Amino acid sequence: MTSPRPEWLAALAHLAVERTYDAGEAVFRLGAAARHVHFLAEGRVTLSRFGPRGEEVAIHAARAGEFFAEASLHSERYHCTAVVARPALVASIPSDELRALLRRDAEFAMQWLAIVSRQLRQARTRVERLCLKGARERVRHLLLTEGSGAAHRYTLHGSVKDLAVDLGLTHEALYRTLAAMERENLILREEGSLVLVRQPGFPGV
Amino acid sequence: MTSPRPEWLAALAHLAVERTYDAGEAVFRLGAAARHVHFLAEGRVTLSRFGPRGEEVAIHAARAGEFFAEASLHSERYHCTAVVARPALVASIPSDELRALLRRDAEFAMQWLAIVSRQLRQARTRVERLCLKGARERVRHLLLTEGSGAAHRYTLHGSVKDLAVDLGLTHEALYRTLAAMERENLILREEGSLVLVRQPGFPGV
DNA sequence: CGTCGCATTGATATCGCTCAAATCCGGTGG
DNA sequence: CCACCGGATTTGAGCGATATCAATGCGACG
Repeated sequence: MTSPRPEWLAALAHLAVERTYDAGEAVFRLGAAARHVHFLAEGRVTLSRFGPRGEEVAIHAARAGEFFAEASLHSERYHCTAVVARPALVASIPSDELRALLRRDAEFAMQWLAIVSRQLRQARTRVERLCLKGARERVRHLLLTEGSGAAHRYTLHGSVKDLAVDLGLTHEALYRTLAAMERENLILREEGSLVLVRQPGFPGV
Repeated sequence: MTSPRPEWLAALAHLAVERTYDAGEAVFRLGAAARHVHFLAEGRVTLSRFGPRGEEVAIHAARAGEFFAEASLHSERYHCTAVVARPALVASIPSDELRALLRRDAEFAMQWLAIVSRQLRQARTRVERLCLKGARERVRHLLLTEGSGAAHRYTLHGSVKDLAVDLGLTHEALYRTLAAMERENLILREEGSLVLVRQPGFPGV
């Protein structure tokens, strides 16, 4: 998802500077001047902020094929820190050149707007999920909203631990919840994906 | 915040249809054809979705002067339900006309993009907040991120109950937390606003 | 003056967090 | 080939924070 159409990725390609990053490296840090918007070609990057005592809080996990820090197009400084979780190939586009392109090319601007809008919807869906109280409800919500097809199959991107962070749970709680839900025949776990078992009286979304 | 510049609000005015809504009325419902983007001139509107048993989950509370359902510009149907919390005056702009305007006017498109980007950042900040475990941490985070000025003063928009929903807490838990934090001299409550008391050893953000 | 909703506080139960430990797995080096 | 290692996975036990249920005061509004 969010895989950009090639025709206008090409429009950006000659503006971008590519670079590889090792795991643990920072692409940018909170407070730094936001001079680039980034595209993650390969690997994994997590956007996070840090609490007063240094607790890391993940606010977004960029996947290969996604832009990240798009919101920084309109702000002076980065509002979070981007750390590479798995060795990554990142294409960085200078903000001012991207701004110029957006102003010049209305069609491109519409597509860029579509990307940001989708991210907004995803973020709001995640807010909705985090407002649910129980771990089971969050898992159900995840499958209903992110699962593909009528069977609501959700393919794991990374480890279960990563998913736990995404759901705002500890990995222990998630493991237990998944085990319990499978025991009660609410979900199925198979080869890196979760499937929602259709419940009688629960119409799909 | 998010108050649109008059010059281009005017550009939208002649496209919009204004209407008043009573509390409890729905501006649109999940699944309906997304033919309009909305601007809340007065009142309060909450965007929410419903769990399998009808539990309402608030995903956004639009304030006067904000657009809502901007993300629906790029989707066929609404992804949530907008219910009026307080009597509201809503200006609805036909999606296709707005799309045409975005395509025609690059400057307007940039400003629209800025609005959506800001909403994205706000949503991500809220995700970050909801990932914090304790109620106190969430309150602290709220004041640090949404509070204005060096004193981090946060002005309540509506009742404390509303704030509790925003923080993903029950109102009882929030009342208790606020009382405890005030008792411990961590915050001050004064006339509809919360102020963070600067703690030694806690550098501001 | 009664009613309704917000604000507030108390008592109890539950769920997830924390600490702890065992197993499994892929990779690495001898 | 095998021993070892680190990280993911899984399960256990106990505690604490928040949800839940309940009750009261208070102010607005008809």
